[in-house]
Amino acid sequence: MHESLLKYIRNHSTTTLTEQDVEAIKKTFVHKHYRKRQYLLQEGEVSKYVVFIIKGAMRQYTVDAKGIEHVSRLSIENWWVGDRESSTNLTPSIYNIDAWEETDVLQTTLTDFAKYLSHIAAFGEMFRKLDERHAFAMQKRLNAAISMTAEQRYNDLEKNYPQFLQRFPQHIIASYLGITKETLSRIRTQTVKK
Amino acid sequence: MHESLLKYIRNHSTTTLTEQDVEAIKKTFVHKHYRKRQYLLQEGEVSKYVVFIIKGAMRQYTVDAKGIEHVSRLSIENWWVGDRESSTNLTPSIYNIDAWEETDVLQTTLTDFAKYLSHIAAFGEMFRKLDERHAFAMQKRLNAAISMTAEQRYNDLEKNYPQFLQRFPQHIIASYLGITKETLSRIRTQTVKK
DNA sequence: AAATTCCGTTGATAAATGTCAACGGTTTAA
DNA sequence: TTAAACCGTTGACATTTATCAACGGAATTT
Repeated sequence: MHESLLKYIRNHSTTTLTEQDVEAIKKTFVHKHYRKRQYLLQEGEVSKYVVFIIKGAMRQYTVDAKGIEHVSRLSIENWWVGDRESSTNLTPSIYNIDAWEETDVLQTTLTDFAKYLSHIAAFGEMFRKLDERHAFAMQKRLNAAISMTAEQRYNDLEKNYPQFLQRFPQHIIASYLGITKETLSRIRTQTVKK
Repeated sequence: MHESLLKYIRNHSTTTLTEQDVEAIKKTFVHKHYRKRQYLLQEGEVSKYVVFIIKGAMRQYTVDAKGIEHVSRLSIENWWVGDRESSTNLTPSIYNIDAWEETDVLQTTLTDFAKYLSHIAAFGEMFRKLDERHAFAMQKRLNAAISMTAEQRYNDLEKNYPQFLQRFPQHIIASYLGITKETLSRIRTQTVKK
């Protein structure tokens, strides 16, 4: 059950996990199943868990004044989910996170998470790197959103995260790109013709 | 000369700076002046310095295939500048950073910076927090870019970073918002009328 | 002091994207 | 197994934003 998580940690740090580390992680990260459309987090709640996806797919989104959903993040196997800002500052989240497919995760509470972050060397190292990479990725996505056309952004996504296109329906992808499903549909059919 | 930096560090960490810390910082962060339009970093270079602005204003931008500049970040007094991704991975930067005004900074090399990050407690703590906050800010800006109209984004900027509007001309602000200077001009004149 | 560049604005028009409505084909749920 | 909801596509049209060109005033350089 914990194999994919352990493998992931080993892949993302230089420090070796001790046997105690492994035991501690197994005890603390508990398996949980989320049904399709089940919430992991709802707007207004504080994000209290740190969650690693073993199998499945989830999406993070906001709902605007008109009731329109804006997808801000998509996550599949071997990704972490949760609102780090809410967790860090213990403030209500502005996001909703729910399962798009039947999803299996390993999750732990914030308090246990904090313990590991300082006690297990590999853990701290890993999360610092992930945070860093996440910040870089955000910067890139922001540049894309500001300087590229919808079509260029779609091509970028196709190139960099082809998995997403297979796992999520087009209207979700469109929202993630910041365009309507109709516009995405037109971009796709025109691209095919070329 | 180093007062604003020391004050900044004290404000952004819980750990107290020892006298040795202060001495070390003073020795390592050297003063440098950048003239208007002088580059701090050019596309293709590796970002080799960690820079704190004492007085002045800088901008970070990319240049696209058509030669159009896209401003990705604006920085004034008491902000850090530099491309963290390039510094961290030692890869060529895709950004240009230059001084918009006559600018005074305190800067240190990457190697000295790395030393401080591990040796001075307050320093490590501070940068972890800054990185975190930066990631959160990016996430927000990204959401804004994807889900809001140009006018809403401008109003947001006006509310959250009014300093920018006074320090940078409109065509820079427009680029930062991902719109043309003409569109920004129209947004502004229409808003005034309301 | 004159010349030049920079800056913000405006108008006319084009291009990109959104909105609304309708349709058939799936998939999902009763 | 029937009804309902979901999904992608398409058409007509509206809205937003970009593009190109021109202008006058301010700031900067010569």
